[in-house]
Amino acid sequence: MSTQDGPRKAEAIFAATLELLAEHGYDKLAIEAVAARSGVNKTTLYRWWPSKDALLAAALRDSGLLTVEIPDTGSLRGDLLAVATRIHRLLTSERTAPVVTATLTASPRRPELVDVARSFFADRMAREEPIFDRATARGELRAGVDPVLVMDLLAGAIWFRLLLRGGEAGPDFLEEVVDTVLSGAA
Amino acid sequence: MSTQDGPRKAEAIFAATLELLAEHGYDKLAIEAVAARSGVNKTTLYRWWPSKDALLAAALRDSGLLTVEIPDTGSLRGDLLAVATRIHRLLTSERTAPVVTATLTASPRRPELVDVARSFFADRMAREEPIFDRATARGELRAGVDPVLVMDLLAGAIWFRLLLRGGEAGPDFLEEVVDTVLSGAA
Amino acid sequence: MSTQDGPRKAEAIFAATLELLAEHGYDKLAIEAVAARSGVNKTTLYRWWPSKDALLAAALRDSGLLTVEIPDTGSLRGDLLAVATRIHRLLTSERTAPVVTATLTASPRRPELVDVARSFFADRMAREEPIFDRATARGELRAGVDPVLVMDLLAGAIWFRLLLRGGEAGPDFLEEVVDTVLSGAA
Amino acid sequence: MSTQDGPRKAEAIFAATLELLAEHGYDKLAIEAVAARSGVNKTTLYRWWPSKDALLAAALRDSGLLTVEIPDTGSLRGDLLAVATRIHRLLTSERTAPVVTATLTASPRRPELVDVARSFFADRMAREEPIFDRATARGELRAGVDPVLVMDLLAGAIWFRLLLRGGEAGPDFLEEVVDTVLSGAA
DNA sequence: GTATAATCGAGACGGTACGTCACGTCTTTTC
DNA sequence: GAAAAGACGTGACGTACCGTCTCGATTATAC
Repeated sequence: MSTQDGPRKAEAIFAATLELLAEHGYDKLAIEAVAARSGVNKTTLYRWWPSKDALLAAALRDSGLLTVEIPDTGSLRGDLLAVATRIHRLLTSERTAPVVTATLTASPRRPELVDVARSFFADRMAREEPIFDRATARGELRAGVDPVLVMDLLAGAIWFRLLLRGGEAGPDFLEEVVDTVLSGAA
Repeated sequence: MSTQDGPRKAEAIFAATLELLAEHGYDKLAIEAVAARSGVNKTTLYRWWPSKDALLAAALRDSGLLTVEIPDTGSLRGDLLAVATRIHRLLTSERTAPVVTATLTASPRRPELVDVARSFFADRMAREEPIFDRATARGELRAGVDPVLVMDLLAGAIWFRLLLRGGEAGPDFLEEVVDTVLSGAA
Repeated sequence: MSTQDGPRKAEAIFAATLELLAEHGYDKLAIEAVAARSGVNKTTLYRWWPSKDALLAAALRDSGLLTVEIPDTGSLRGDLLAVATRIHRLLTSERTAPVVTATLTASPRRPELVDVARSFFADRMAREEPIFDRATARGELRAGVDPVLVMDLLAGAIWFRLLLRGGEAGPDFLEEVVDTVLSGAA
Repeated sequence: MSTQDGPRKAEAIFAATLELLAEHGYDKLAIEAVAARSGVNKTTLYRWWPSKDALLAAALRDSGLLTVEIPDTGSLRGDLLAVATRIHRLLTSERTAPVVTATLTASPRRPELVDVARSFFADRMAREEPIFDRATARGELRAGVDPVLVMDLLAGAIWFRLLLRGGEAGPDFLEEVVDTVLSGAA
């Protein structure tokens, strides 16, 4: 093989990208700054990624920050509570929050980032299906309940509360959300 | 009174601001372009608003785009369905969607816009309370149900589905959401 | 009499003008700053003086900084030495140097200031004539010597040395200048 | 060699600079106008010169306008008369006057221009020394006469007469100056 | 081992928009 | 009804990044 699949210092570039994103936010994320911090020439960045968003998308995909772990606690309530907790952590932990909120809420004007978001949520959903399969097998879930709807309610409430309403989402809130969703779906 | 409460061409400025926002999106919204389109000098904008966000916030507050109408259909289900429909419209109508998504999803890095969002949602909530008061009076709502939680689930699911998951949210979806929330709360 | 010959706070304005000139130099002398410092509205300045230069000219004329004292020491050499010393002081003293160098070297592009300079030097010359009249009466001066030429040589050498060549002009230099001029003219 | 020693269109830039200086005078010399006229972007100018004065200094040094030719007529009087004439021409010719007066009389507040003036006059003086060496060899000059003093008197008188006093300096004046200086120095 | 591609670094550039300053004019209020 | 206050259009400032280009220099693979 002759052609690389990315620049030689890809790791340093991705690291610099995410650091700068976390430090200064999305729109102060400057390609020149990424180049400077990662010790790479600006030209190199443009050679490999056509835009800031494409670079950011690559950095995110590479980072594993968006990796989802799916719980298996033995009950639907336990699983959903665990999922809710992880969503909450994703949105509040110092490590992930800046990156996640900066990129996933990027409006439909940024095709590359929208792709990242779409595939992130699609991937999540695919991995969350087993939770509902197991719950159905256990008889914890009414037939005909749409798992996607359940996740929309669950995740939506947490995102909404935290990012739009600007409120808190303590353990009590998470439990209430799960229980309300469950009693509507079980 | 000696001092004005805004520039003389405030209306033209606000209009230009929202137009350009809708046309090019948040980060291509250039103050120079607003000035040019509204027939005002750039310095005048800076005299009155310290930043792009402050200008945008003022334009939004002035526009009435974020005004909320609260339904009173006679039943909780009818009211919630109407609310859900209006949220959906806010997020998809050609007139409001660009503005709303561009500003309300602005990350926590933009204090002025966050303020707009906060007060928008707080105001909404205050106006939505009567829906729940009436429902309680009618016996349609279990005692102890938190209206805010209900709205988080309802609105969150729609936002999540439309903006993050990038999916559709047809009438069926809205009905399902309302019914699931209701059967969990009533 | 109803019409004033200047604004009520003329003194404060002139003072502010000269202070700012001395502090920041000619081209950072801002009318807005003069207005601010003298507690007067910018409009008032424009009402009375059409330009920065006109204001400055008025301030200078009012200040007395350009007043010339003519010595009478009893000998031509003594008088010229005294004149030379005063020119030197005018160009170097902390009080006068900034103002004088800033305004009198203003190039021909500034009509108002050129007027100030012209009348300053014309006035000087008129007052210096008696030195030469007395010298002629004392027989210290050859007939036919042009006093203006003598002053051009004397003053020119000092200006040139100090401002253009950027050199020093100590007492020895002044004496040498006077003596050379004298031996050429006496 | 990899690094350039100036922008690619340096010549056009210098030309535009001096033209605009001559047309509008020092303080209306705008960097944006230089950029526009020379077909270069504003940022390029700022990349190479930190200030208007630095640019102007470079343009002047490059122009050769300040080049001094030293005469050798065979007599001190002839040489000095030639020098005087050239100084006069420098200060009055349509080509050089605007540039020279605008820059060389720039007050001590402009370090970059002061440097130009200093080195211009220092260079002149170095080249004028031979005039006096030859005169001494010919016995036309008293021993111990300081050539710098002579030049201060000569040049000073002309500058003073023309720029400060705002007068004329015809051939007669130049002759008188030279003769007075000479009879004081020879 | 060395040719020969791919990759990179360095430097310069035109360009857009920024946020600021001071100008000089004009309108509006106030005394 | 004159003077002050305030808002404004205008031009230029100096800066930050953008995205592009041209060259040499450096690495690697592949012969």
